[in-house]
Amino acid sequence: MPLQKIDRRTLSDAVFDQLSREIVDGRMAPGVLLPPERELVEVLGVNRGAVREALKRLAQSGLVQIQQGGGTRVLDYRRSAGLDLLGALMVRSDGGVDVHVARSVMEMRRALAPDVARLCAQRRDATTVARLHGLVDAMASSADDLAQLQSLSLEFWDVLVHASGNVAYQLAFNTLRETYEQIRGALVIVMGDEVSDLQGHRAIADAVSSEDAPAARAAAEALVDHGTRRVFELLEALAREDADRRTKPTEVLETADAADPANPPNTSKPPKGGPE
Amino acid sequence: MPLQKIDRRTLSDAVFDQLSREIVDGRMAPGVLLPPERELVEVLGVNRGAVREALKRLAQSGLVQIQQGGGTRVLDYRRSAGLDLLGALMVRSDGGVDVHVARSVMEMRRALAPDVARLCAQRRDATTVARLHGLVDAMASSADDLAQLQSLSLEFWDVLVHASGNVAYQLAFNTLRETYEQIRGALVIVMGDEVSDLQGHRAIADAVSSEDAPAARAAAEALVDHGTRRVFELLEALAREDADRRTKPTEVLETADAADPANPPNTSKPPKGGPE
DNA sequence: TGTTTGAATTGGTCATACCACTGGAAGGTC
DNA sequence: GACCTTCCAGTGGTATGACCAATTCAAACA
Repeated sequence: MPLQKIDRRTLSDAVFDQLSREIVDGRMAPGVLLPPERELVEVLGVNRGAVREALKRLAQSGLVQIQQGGGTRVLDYRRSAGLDLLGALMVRSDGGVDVHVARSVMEMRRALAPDVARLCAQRRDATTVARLHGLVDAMASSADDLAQLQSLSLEFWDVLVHASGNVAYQLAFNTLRETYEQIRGALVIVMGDEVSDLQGHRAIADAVSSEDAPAARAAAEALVDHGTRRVFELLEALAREDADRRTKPTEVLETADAADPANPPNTSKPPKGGPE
Repeated sequence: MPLQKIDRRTLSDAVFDQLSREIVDGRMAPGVLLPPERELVEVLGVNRGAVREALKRLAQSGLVQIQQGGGTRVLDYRRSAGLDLLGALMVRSDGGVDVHVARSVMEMRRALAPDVARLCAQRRDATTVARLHGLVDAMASSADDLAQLQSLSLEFWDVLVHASGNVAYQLAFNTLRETYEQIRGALVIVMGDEVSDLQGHRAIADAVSSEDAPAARAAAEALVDHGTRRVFELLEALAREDADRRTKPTEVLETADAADPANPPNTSKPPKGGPE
């Protein structure tokens, strides 16, 4: 048994996670004052520096508002938080997936993907075309391996997004990918049809290659719409299930770590060191 | 002369701003190590706590990766940062507007707006319809006042987004609005046609009212596309100008504070206390 | 040549003290 | 009583010094 790597979080990270969860779950309603820093120090059993680092991050996330002398007040994250909070909202405190958030992410993906492909076709360059075709070829030779296809498809979109020349799309893609990664293990089956749709991917690559923006847009719309509908069906089934037995949380969908402990060697990029 | 309000930033905010600007502007390339905390303390002349709070925020933004014992390394923000960074990218170090970023934001707005209206029409409720029509009426009675129309149009979209039931759209809207606010003064003229397009707004409200999702989508597309094209024209002109005289920065577009010092009493919401 | 070891470096944690701002209570003024 | 001023307890902001823990890499070693 390969000894699992110890997950070392800093204290301020732990404080941040705990407080943000309290706020996001609504146990600390918007408008109320957080306990003073010195009280949090006592309750949590950590030093004030760790508390302050966490509070600063909460303020940056739009979850609280800090005012010297006035205390730290909880905000309504729906009106003050940015897209980066999505990852925290996706996973519920019980470890399950928030179907409402998941559906929102899929809707956003469907709205953006066609425009990403369109812009990429407009502003494409030689290396991008080569990389896209290379990825499609790689997908062709790794059929059956859904996890591998999922990674390749993700990389396919990564190339598209970064060749679109739209920095907002690039950043939003990073956020969405981070959110998506949390449940990729659970989605690998549902998204199977989309990630193994070789023709769909090739159609986009070809359209980009021939600088045909409308065709790229249409191809992307078709590809993404397919998987989106499948996920919608699953989510609706889960929502019904959830409504039936209110007592127990959703069990079908689990966090990536739980559902897919053996992390496949997919991300060829350096250790994702973003929001730690 | 009305004494200007003193802008009181905390030290860690100042450190964060300075370091993030260094990274975003490329003066600290991805992969290089930041100076050690104790060295930053000396160079910047602040205490270590302030430096650490700033570094933690940089890590949360996806600009750096902190490793105990290993130092703090600069990341490629295009691949690791989330959408929340957009606000920092919009304003250049010389105070001007980054036309590339501005164009990206407008493209994203155009891609999302139709789907927001569509979903809102699908999931609308009585109060939303009433508020939308109320806002359209308010716009009708405050014609000529562009700044007022701009605020009302922004609120119009705020209602649409929060009635769409899509939490990703809500958060993305918060991010985009924050980015947009930085240059709203500069855009009030260019967006004039769109924000005073009463029929366009009313068409969306009516479509939402009658639960006609396709119509809402089409109406939103028409409304947003108009203003988007106008901004594109302006941005392209600015880009050409910029290319001509490389020596001097863009002067036409200025930060909101500079171009519109008298902040109109528009935002009826509580003090925006997000990222402070 | 490859391995081990250990000291220097760097981030993480802790405790304490004091400064700066806010909000409300106490007291005074009309 | 209503309004205003003053003052202080509470809260966040800043500063300092010390020590712990992980990493790195060069020196010592097999």
